[in-house]
Amino acid sequence: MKELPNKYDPKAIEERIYAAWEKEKLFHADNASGKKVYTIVIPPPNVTGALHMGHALNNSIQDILIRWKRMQGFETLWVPGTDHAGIATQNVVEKSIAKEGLKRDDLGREKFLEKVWQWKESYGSTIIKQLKKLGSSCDWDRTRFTMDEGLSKAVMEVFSRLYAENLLYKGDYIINWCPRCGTALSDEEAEHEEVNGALYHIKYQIKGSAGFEKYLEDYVVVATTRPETLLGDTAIAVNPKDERYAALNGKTAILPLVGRELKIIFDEDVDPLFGTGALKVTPAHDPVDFLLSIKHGLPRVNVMESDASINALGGKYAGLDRFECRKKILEDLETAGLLVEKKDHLHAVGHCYRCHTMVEPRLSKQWFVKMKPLAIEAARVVEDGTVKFYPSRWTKVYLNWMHNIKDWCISRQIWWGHRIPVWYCKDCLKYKNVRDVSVSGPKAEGIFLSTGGEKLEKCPRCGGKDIEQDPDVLDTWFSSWLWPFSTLGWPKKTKDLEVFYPTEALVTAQEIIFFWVARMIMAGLKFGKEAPFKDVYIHGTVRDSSGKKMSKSLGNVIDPLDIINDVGSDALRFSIISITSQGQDVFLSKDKFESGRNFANKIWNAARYVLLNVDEKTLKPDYDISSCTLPDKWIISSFHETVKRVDSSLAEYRFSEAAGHIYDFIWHKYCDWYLEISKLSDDKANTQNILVYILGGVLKLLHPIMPFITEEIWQSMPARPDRWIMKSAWPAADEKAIDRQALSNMENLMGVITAVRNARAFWNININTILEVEIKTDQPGLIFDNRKYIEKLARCTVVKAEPLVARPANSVSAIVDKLQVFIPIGKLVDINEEKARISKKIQELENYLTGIARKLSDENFVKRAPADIIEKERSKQGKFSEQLAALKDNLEAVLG
RNA sequence: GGGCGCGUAACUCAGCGGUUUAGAGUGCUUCCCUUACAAGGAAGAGGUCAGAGGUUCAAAUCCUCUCGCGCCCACCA
Repeated sequence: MKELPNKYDPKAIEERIYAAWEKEKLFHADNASGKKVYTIVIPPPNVTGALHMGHALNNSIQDILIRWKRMQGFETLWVPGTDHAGIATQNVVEKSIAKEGLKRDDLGREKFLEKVWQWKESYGSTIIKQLKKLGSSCDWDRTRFTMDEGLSKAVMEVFSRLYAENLLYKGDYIINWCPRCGTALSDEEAEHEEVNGALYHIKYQIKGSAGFEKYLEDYVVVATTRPETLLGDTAIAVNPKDERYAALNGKTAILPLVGRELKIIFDEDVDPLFGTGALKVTPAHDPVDFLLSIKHGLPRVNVMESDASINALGGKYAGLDRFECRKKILEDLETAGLLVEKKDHLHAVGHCYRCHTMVEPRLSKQWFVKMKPLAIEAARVVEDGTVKFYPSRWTKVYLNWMHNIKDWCISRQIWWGHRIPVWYCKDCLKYKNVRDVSVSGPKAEGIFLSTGGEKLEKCPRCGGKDIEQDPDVLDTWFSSWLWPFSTLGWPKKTKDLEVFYPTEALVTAQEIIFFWVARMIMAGLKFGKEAPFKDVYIHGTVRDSSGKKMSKSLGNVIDPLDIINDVGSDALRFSIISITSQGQDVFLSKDKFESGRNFANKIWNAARYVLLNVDEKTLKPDYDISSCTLPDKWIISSFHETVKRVDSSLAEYRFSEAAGHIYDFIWHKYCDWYLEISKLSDDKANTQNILVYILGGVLKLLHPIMPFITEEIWQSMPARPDRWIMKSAWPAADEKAIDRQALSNMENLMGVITAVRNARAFWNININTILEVEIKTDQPGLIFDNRKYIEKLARCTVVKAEPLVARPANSVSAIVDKLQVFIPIGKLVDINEEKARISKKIQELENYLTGIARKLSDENFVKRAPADIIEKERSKQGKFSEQLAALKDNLEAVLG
């Protein structure tokens, strides 16, 4: 047993403790002993990232679950790792080489990738180190990275299988294109945001008309928000039921500024109520128009380069950026008198989730996963309860997405990532640019897979050497969706996979339900044979105090490392857990961490008191209930109640509730009452026993939330059966140890003490004056046996405790449950001095009551106000009348 | 256009599978440096639970509507 320092200093504790755990290999899981298993996998943070509050919350929760289960005797595995974050990482490295004046094309693919790997080696472990500071008890020996050999194998295997099953295809579709990143994005990667745009009404001439004299004979007006795309128009569409436009049947329009002839088509999908009811059809730059082009066999004219500048098909506008082009086209339309009007128009526009550039819907050849077949199963397991969401409201969000699933665009025009393992034989295909190849099934000729992702030399069909690999890489989520089983060795049939898959719980934020959770469930069912987890706990988003998402660009971040530096990791964890109830968003400000810091300090000091006074020679490993006092029984019962509550709160993922129970027990029961009472003990040995017993118990209860301080104190505990609290046995809630009678008796006792203290404070009686109290009670024995506590803690003597007590002269009274406490104070109070104050108080109450009475006798009010308000006024009246009566009664009694 | 969340004490929030007197932290008032802790202790003030209907013996809690605030999804160009 060693002494605890006077001052609680997290900095002196946390790093040292963590290092000790690591040294003892306490995080490692192998299940050599064949215990029950509890597995969770970390939502892999972005390898370029640094720890932010979202991570802190997310990992605190996971660590609580893991530590709790570990103490409950499970073999726990928490798999850590990072994902390669294709676009984000590539952006970071591009920025870094830009400082040397280089672009990625200057280096070439191989050299550039070398740079990225170098970057990853130097900075990629930042977040891992930070997670350790938080206290996360991951099995670091198993740290995984999505571009590791093993995980890459899994990606290739999955690609091959999907390809073989005809669940992959490559073709021309409208996708979300980020002109800045120069790549396609999935639908989920385009974040819709309201933008103040404009709706332009533009005249299109009817072929054969002389000018713009008569509407619909000479011209038609269309509405658009992106006038620059008119360069790619190939038709005009109106609704067949829209009688206004019936006359257009069979006519052709002329595209302004370009002169191309546009067929006028009729389609139900056109909304007659929007704009003019006539739609310009731009199949290469709009998803709706693209579908129209399929239905009506329209040509598709893609007028943009990959940076969203206008290409050669844009004629004289070629080379202009999309927004410059918009300006120029509007000018030209204006000049030509074709711009009818411009209306302000608020609409939702997609933005790149990595760089926030406005996304351009653009026709492009990309790889897709057919999602419907995967979604059917993934929806089923949630519908039948195999996989449960906490809180349950997310079920609906998830299912809604599953039921409206669209194919997943998985190819990205970047270099950092898993390169698509498809090779093209230029001889067989007679294609120069392999990007232009469409792939619709597994048996396409001249197209072949390298199933392990390895480099191929020649075409297996014709033996030709002019072969080329698909230049694109896969979406990062195409590797992340395999995470729960790829990290355990899949596709190899490993022992780990057998033992640890499927996992128990997934803890994550709502932002990635579609990106990650939904797709993991799909992949788990498809390749892992089972849903990858049973429970999905969705926690809230960490926001600043005004409700904005924390982000570097807004400058409103609270850095968890700063907080750890200020108050310690334990305080950070406790605070953030306390204020996060059931998946509700967290509005954070720095002062929120004070409660955690204060709590840690409180525990430290309480432990110091207990350990300072303990005599190791008389200490026993357990307590003897027969030698226990009422307060002993009370604290033991109360402790077991707390264990029960904490267990059920944790089982339901109610972390803040669990934290609250522990806080309340430690602070307001153990410290405020039991520690104070322990100072009055006659049986020091027994009291110390209980003190230490309860301290050990609460340290265990608290350990999942505050791992460092509990371990540090544990290491100072005498006679602890377990070397590490981290590996110790979780307290078992024992119903038999809960003595309800003791609980209620102690409540009464505390009530009496509070009543006496209250009277002393109210009547301004000096703290050194010993009050003489008489108690009317049915349980005189209870009071007399425990009078010591009342007398010491309330500074009084209990003169009488009997079933029938006449009210002593000059005494105030207080009711506690079924007993009544009389406190004669008349002689102690300078009544003349107090009289004015009490009279004022009485006056206040009387005024208030008169107010209520006036209100209640006011006919208007009684007629007008609803019954429950009147009822409330009445009950207020009753309550205050009672108070007034008691006060008057007491005053009178004191005056004698 | 659909879906979801929130509106409770001065502030930040719990409670919302109906039941004693609606809780916590912070702040505020009074007293106390009592040898674990002033980052503390004791006592206290403070609430038409957004508004309106309804169900019920009983509603902050369940249902409907209204008003504010926030988020997510969606091809109205």
